[in-house]
Amino acid sequence: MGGTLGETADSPAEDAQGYADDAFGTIKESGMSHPEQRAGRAPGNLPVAPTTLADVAERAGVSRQTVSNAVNNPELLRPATLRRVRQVIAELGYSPNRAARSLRTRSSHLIGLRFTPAQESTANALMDRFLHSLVEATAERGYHVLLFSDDDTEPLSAYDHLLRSTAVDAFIVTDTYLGAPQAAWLTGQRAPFVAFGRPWADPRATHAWVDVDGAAGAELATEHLLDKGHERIAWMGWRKDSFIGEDRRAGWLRAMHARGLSTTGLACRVEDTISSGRSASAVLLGEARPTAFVCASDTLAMGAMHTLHDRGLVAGRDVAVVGFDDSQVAQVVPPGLTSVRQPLEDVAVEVVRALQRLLATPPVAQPGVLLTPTLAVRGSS
Amino acid sequence: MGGTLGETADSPAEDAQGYADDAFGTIKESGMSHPEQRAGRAPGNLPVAPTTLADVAERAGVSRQTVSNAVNNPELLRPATLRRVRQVIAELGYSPNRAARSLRTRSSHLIGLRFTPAQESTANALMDRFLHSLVEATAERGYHVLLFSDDDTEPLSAYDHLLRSTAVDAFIVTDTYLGAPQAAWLTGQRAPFVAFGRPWADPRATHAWVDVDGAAGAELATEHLLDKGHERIAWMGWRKDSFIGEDRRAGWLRAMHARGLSTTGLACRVEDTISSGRSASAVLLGEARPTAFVCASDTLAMGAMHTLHDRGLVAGRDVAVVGFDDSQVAQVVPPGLTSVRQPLEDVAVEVVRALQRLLATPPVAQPGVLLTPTLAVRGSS
DNA sequence: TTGAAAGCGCTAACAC
DNA sequence: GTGTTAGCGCTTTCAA
Repeated sequence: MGGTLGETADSPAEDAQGYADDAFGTIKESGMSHPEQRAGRAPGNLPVAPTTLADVAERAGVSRQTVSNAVNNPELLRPATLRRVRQVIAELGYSPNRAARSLRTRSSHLIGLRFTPAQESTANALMDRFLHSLVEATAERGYHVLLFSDDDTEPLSAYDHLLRSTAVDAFIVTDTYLGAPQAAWLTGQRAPFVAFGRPWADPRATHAWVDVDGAAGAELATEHLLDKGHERIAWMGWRKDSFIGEDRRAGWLRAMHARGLSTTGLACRVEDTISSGRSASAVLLGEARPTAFVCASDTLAMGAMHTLHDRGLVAGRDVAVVGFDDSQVAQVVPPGLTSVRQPLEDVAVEVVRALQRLLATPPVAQPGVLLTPTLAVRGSS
Repeated sequence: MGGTLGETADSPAEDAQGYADDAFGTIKESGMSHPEQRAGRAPGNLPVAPTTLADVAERAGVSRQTVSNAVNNPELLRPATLRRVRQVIAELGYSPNRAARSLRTRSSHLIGLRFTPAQESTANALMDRFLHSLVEATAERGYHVLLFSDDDTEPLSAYDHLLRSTAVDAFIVTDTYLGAPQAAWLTGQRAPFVAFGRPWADPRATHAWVDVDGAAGAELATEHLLDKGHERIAWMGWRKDSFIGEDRRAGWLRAMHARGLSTTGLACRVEDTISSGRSASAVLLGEARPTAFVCASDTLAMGAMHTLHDRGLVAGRDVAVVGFDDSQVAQVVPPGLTSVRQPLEDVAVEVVRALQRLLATPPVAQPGVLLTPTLAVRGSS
């Protein structure tokens, strides 16, 4: 903070006054009209009330309309006028009031995203990476991300409120697992949204979506191990009712069968927890004697790492392990966990692109987008 | 999605029409006034235009103001009227338009947070947990979290825009490291904000803040090891210019000195990366021969885990390791990394509480809040 | 090209 | 208690 704070610091009470209703009222009523003041500069050189369109118009000697046009339709202005107006906008630090603009245009430029935390004791932290990319991608188009959580028991009520109060222009939905009602409900409400995840349960769904090819990822992982000389490669996946899990599993199968290798007894389906992965890998190791594991998640892969640790085995040397999601855990655990990496940055970009098309007038119909993951190779293979 | 999607699904193009300007224009111009229609129900039973205050007023046979009061000052209404209005609000699914309300009240009920992603190849994912708690805590008070990132080169311009466009009521600042300009700048702008992190660099700063007592955390970790019988406990921390790092280090020193133990040669200060932690721990192990490590972060602790792995040593059995932050990595790495856990849920609650006081009229001055972390004990100690 | 008028949906202030 | 009036700051007609 370089010591500059002391000079301008005040009590918190005073800090906030500038934005309290009282302060605004006082300013308006005292009928100040001097440009320097009206532009929101108090004697102390601190902004008091944000600059408005009218301030800019007055100072530039044009009508409010012209200022609005300078911002939204600059091509309508004569170059000289545009330059002058822009000059004043810069001088005054004018930025259009979002509430007023939203009210008028019926568009908040806000995108709603239900934010659920990563499970504790799990290796999943996709959201973090995705969210950041999303924030960046939306910012480029002048949108912001609004986070919300479930209000209460009713899982859709938060969406409903946001929609009814026109707080957001659209949603991004990340729950596309079996039985998740969001996509269907939003479709029914005719609310614009883009899903991260295919509409597994209803192939007839026509909403916009972006997803990562899990089968291709697992195939990539399996081929990597095959190329390393492994033949007995086990699969640790999720329960059968998980579409995503079955999709990834199909990739493993495909790669194995392509080399004419048997997969009998080499697969298991368990819950996505460390302990499930730990016990399942122990069982597999005892029975099918695989030399490598491909897992549906880093969490399961870490379960396998636990088993190796228990037995004094070393990942990568004695048994190879490959995970899925390239979590931070995969990146920092010794000796490094090879893992399938989802291109979340690209997903975010595609999601925003889809959003853009959806919110265009008229909206543009669009197919789903399927992206291909990569493999981050580390010490465990 | 339970098969309900097909019945109501339409092309994306039509989905979004309901919220496009064109559609709205058409509706208004056709002068519909029948309550069922005006309330936003198209024949297909799908909302078309959100219900407004006027719709509710008309249907309830009261003035718009009365409806507004029913929502914001229910105690002003006669019970019978209130009941009737509320009934209609429920029937019509009315939710006040946020843009209109913001424009009028000069309050968006949005809290801005600059969202930076966790570093790759680092064990830090505090943000994820904190953010979720924050979303929940703000929701309880009717606020939402708006995420943004740096526009470009100028680190403050994003704050500036949001402020000038009155897009947010306040900010939450998480960068309080040495030289971070946010807090000082916001104070200068008289913008309401609460910091997660003490104003280390300027003790005279009077803004609201919430922080976790890092020294107490390190002390807790060190005492835990001392209780286990360790005496040669090494410290791996950050560079000296990190206030947070020095604070945590002080906790280690305090605990060691309290037992009359020497700390000479037992500490190092390095960058917060796996490889730094790895090499530093290797050096310490060779020279000072510690039996345990207390680290300023899980990242450094994982560096130590790498060193143990390299030497065929087992964490917890041969050498104890304790990290800081209780990241997912600490939770899933075998055999489990003991780590200091920050009470982020409580931090979020306190931050929102501070925000509330800040945005009250008049704002309430408040001191900083310092919370105490806990220790999550696992296999590594 | 620029300007004037209207109104988005809501709430503060004041009348009744 | 309830209704009336006005206006938050902006953009969208439409006229000049």
